[in-house]
Amino acid sequence: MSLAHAVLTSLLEKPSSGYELARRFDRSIGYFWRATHQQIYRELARMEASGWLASSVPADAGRTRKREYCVLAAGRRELAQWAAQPAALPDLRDEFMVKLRADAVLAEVDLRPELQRHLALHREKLAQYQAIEARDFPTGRTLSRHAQIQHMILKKGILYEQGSLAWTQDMLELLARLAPPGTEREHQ
Amino acid sequence: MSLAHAVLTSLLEKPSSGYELARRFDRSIGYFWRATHQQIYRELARMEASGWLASSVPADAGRTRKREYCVLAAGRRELAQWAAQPAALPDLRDEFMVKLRADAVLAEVDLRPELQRHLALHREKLAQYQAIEARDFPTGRTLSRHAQIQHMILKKGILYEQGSLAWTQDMLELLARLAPPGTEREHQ
DNA sequence: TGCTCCATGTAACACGTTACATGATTGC
DNA sequence: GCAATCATGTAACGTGTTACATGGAGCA
Repeated sequence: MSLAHAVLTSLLEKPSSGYELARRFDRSIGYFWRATHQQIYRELARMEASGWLASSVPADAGRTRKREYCVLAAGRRELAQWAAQPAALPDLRDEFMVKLRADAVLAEVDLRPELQRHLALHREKLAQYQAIEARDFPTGRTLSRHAQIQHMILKKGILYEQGSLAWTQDMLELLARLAPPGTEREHQ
Repeated sequence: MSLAHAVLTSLLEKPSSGYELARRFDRSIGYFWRATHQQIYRELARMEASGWLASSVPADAGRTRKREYCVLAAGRRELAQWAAQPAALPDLRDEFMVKLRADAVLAEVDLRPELQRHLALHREKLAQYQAIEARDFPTGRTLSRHAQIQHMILKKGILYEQGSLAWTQDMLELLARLAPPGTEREHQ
């Protein structure tokens, strides 16, 4: 149950509304744990029922339904307890690898356009990550413990994108060698 | 719905029983798409109902309930159609990154033993992948189109493990600097 | 007035996980 | 005879996805 704990972490950094959380998930934590707003609202309700969170109507709520969540001591204990448990290595569920394998047996789909698209997406993501790195973790300055750890998390993302980029280029070259332009053989 | 298509691919390579499929998933395709036997049986039943597969009692069934599945033309069409659709980039759902981030705010858990454990696991996986590489994709020999694509899929796994290994070592070094032995501060 | 964004939710469904159950075959 | 492995399944539950619904606030 990682989502709950990701939310706890995010709320410890800054008490927020569900909506704000959902948007923050699209950045920081979202690189490694994505969640829709529906998931987050469901989780917040559960966690409040478990006594991990308290909610209040914030000053800027006006007449809206906005609620702000704050981590209670029990939530903090739960998070520490969970963080100390061993974690399984993540499995790489990559849909495209399944498609590649399908193409390996079928030999009737041209996956090069898709690889080109992925190349662009990886480049974009990498540029985004590196922009965040330059902005939040400047070289030469001494960073806090918190910042140094966050930096390493970002670096993991950067490393993955760099690897994916290189691999995608190699894969494109291989497909170009296997089916050079003009040798198209749709439907075998 | 990738599982169904992963199963189709695997069955095209070799008609099999659900049990055999489940075990093959722990190797080849399993690097990028893991599935339990329950998932596979459920999927096989659905796919047979959809007319994508035909099942028969194999010669070596004896008195057992063993059934062998074979892809029908409709299944093959479905797979080709699906493979041609654009695929979203996978999201890296890495539970340990959430734990790291939790530790960044809490500063009361020592994640070094867990990192050491991950280090060993990554090394083990990498060694496994490289053993498969040496066995199935010998250098110097000309490989078939099918084999070359399969090799690239394996290489993606190898690349990921190498990156993870390097990152885990860096992370360990950082934590050693932040909390050198003897400076333990459990519960802040 | 109508558009976009903020903000929260319900409902249904797809997918994945865990626990449990059953029975045949193989090898000691 | 017993254990391990082969082989298939049911049931319950947890998590993730998609579609839809509601209403306030700010702005042109």
